[in-house]
Amino acid sequence: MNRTRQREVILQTVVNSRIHPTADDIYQIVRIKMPNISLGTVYRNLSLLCNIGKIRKINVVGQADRFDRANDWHDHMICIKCGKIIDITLECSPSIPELLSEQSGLEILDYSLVAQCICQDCSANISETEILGELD
Amino acid sequence: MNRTRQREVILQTVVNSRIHPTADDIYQIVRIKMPNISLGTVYRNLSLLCNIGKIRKINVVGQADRFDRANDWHDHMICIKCGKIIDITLECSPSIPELLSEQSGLEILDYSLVAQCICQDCSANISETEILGELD
DNA sequence: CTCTGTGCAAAACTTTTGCATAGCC
DNA sequence: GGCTATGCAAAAGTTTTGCACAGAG
Repeated sequence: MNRTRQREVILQTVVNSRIHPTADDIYQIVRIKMPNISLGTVYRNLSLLCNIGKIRKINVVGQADRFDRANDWHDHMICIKCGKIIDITLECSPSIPELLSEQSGLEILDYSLVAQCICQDCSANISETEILGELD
Repeated sequence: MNRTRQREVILQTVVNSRIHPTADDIYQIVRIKMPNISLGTVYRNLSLLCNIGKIRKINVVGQADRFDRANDWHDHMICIKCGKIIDITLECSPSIPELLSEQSGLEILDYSLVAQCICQDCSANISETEILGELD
């Protein structure tokens, strides 16, 4: 695998991002520094970086896939109101892969846990709306 | 919500299927009984049935979404060799939503756990291949 | 009769791919 | 120089949507 400027910038963009960007988000960000980069290159590199485990793909129901750093393992919660993705390092003993492996008898290579939640901000807004609703 | 023959057949097809079908799978199956049904109708109804909780959408990395019955809760494992989806009712105490809720302090509405595994059949085939490989 | 759902087709969106060229080692 | 990666553009795959008509209540 050759080392290219494009690949490096794409990796850094994902690792430094805190928004769990989609491929297109990454393309837009990288394009600021590197206007001639193509979306195809972004997809090719994201796919490659996933395969070698440098980044992770997060699957979100009904949306484009998102990407995330892979240096520390964590799970994800997505707010159903605003779509924000929140990282959580779920403590569970035995761990989820261990449980899966024990209970299925199969070799577990990876897993993805995405929960739907209501984030703090939206939770606050909902309460507000409810109160306002009562005033009608 | 009106009751239509299309909606009923689509729901039954998902509930009775054991292959965790994609929207297009469902379209192909339903078309046998109902040749004039359109793919748009299938998508519209699947989406609607998901929203009212009658069925569930399973998100698979890099593939079309799949659908599943929702009457009994279970998690999913997908074989990375053959793509087969295996149901598993993961036993975990406290439950995963409880853990998530405790550890995040947020309200958890739903969650999706998809593990990547190697199924029994593929596990057997790999061993075979490895043995054959040694003979070269 | 009214409102919702359907069929059809076009479009939108996401991702992959073929090909000639550029860049890395 | 040889092999890999890129840019561009076209295509493939999945899902959504507008519209006129059909069907449900």
